[in-house]
Amino acid sequence: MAESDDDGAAVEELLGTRLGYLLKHTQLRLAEHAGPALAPFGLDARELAVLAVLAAGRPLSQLEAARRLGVDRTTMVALVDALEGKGLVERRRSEEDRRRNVVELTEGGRRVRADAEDAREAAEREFLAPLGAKDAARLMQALRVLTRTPNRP
Amino acid sequence: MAESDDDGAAVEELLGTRLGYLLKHTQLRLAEHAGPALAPFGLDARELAVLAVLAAGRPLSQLEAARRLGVDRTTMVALVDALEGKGLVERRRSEEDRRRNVVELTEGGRRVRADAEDAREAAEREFLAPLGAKDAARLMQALRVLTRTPNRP
DNA sequence: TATTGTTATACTCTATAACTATA
DNA sequence: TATAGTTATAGAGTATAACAATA
Repeated sequence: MAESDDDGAAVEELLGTRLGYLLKHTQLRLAEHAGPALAPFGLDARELAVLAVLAAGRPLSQLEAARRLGVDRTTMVALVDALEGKGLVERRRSEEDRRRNVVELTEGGRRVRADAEDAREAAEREFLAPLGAKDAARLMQALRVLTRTPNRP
Repeated sequence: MAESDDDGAAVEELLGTRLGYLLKHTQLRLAEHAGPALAPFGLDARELAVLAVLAAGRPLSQLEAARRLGVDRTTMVALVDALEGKGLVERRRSEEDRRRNVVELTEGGRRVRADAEDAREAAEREFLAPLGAKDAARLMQALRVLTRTPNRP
């Protein structure tokens, strides 16, 4: 994972102008950084995002949670399976609509979510530190704009 | 791929603070945008990046090209297979070191690379347009910093 | 012994199709 | 008929292990 070769400068000039390349490798770097931060909690970033969505407001069905995260329902089945296996969430049949599984955090799930979120935030702050606070905030805002602009389904 | 559900605002507030989520979904959006732009050339973004690296300087072996792109050599085998199948590159045994395959662009490969790069640049410019020129430049620079900072192998 | 290319293999992430139970 | 959850399956993308040719 790097141009440990010879003329890395020319390569950076070449690839550093490609948005796709930069996004991909920034993501890889972040994963290297945040992964170890979350490992003590037995979670990865996607699972934590599920916990965060479930903890946010009213109880959600699997499908609602999937839509919020932008994954499809078959992916959510596996995510909830994993989280339930760890004792962090519980499924129960909705009584208003018995097709739906309402997914709720357990006591332990609430605790793990809170602690893991702290760890994630710290890891992201550390990862963004080379930018300085102002540029880091600008980066986040720019990404928010780009994820909201064109085709909303 | 969206919170077409109900309270999308709360979700955006929640997920819009997660760098990993923003990077991932920005990348997905970019792919939706750039994919169609490259399709007429019969390429995807990764293949174009290979062509760009090969066109940049002196002829490279597969391993050198792989290192520059941050993929491993087994991945590069498949990439070169695909590009060679399209007649865009040619392999030849290096005469100084007969273990090496030197990969070079064909005439057609040079033409396709140039045109596809123009299309890619136009697509990225369009994608970044909502930011304005200044913030777009800031975003690119921030990502460059983040991909170069911590652990260089 | 080490390196380059290659193949085979496996693992992750994701999506599609089809089934079930409910509505 | 349509929806929610599930399963099976398949397709990318990537990485590891092992092999042949070469150094």
